[in-house]
Amino acid sequence: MQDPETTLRQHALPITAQRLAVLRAVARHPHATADDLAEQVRQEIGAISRQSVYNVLNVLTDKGIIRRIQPAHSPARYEDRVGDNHHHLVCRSCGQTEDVNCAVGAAPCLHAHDHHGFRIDEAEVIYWGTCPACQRKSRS
Amino acid sequence: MQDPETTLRQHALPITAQRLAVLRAVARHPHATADDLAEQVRQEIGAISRQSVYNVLNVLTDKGIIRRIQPAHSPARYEDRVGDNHHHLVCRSCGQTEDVNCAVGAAPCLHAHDHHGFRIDEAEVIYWGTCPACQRKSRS
DNA sequence: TCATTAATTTTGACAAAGTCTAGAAATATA
DNA sequence: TATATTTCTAGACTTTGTCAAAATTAATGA
Repeated sequence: MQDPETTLRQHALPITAQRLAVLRAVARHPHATADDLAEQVRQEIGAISRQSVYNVLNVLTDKGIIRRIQPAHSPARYEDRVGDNHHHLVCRSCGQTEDVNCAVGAAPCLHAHDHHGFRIDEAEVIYWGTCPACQRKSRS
Repeated sequence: MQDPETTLRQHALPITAQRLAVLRAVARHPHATADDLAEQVRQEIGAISRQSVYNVLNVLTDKGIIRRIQPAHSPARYEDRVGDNHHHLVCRSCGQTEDVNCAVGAAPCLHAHDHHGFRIDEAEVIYWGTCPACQRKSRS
């Protein structure tokens, strides 16, 4: 990902300390929640309101600068890896999230035959399982 | 799906009017939300508390009698089609939900190579798009 | 550089979806 | 039918997120 300031300029978004800090936090912590990011931003610039974190995340998501994922039993998570059709692997017990490249080639996903007359624009795949650390814990 | 009473007995669950009514409501209305189901149950047996609806849905889900799906931007939805590896097609604008048989054969889903040491137990796929009715609305 | 305009940030109330708890009621068992 | 167990109810509470108005900050042009 390029310089946060350049990114904002390219999308004609006014540059603010809050936006820069949120962008940097997302880049440093992929799959973090809004709360996690607020914490990170506070460490960097001292303070930010809860609402501003949501404002910024929503704008960035709308512009396609970052991507929001919303697995069940978890608040929304954000990542700056966009534009590629990758999926996620989520641990059922601790929520740890990993990227997974599309297993079946390019877009086998979207390839989902035009069922029921729907116009399909995305295939979201989440692999659910148990991460190594939680596997060890459950065995002991 | 078989007789609700038999189902409960097989799982050693005490038989109550609330459970029977919720089971029947799920069978009649696949992909309904807890609120939708509460409404249905009230029409059938007169009254049920919000908490009881959640209690029953949680027990039935834990026992594997019904399945919970939780698409983004929607409360949880329930269906009694369990045990087969089918997926869902969700309309972004109205939330209409349809079943989709696994496109890529049997379990190409689960087939997701054991990434990152996770023990994967489910591949959840949601196809996002626009349903026929909403396509018509957006064109007008 | 400074004033003006437009956009963002903050604050605090609000909303939706669920969970927790304790007491009341119903179910299963003998 | 009595009793022990489980479920149901009611209401408070939590989490995640949104709405709206006022205060602040950034961008623009002279």
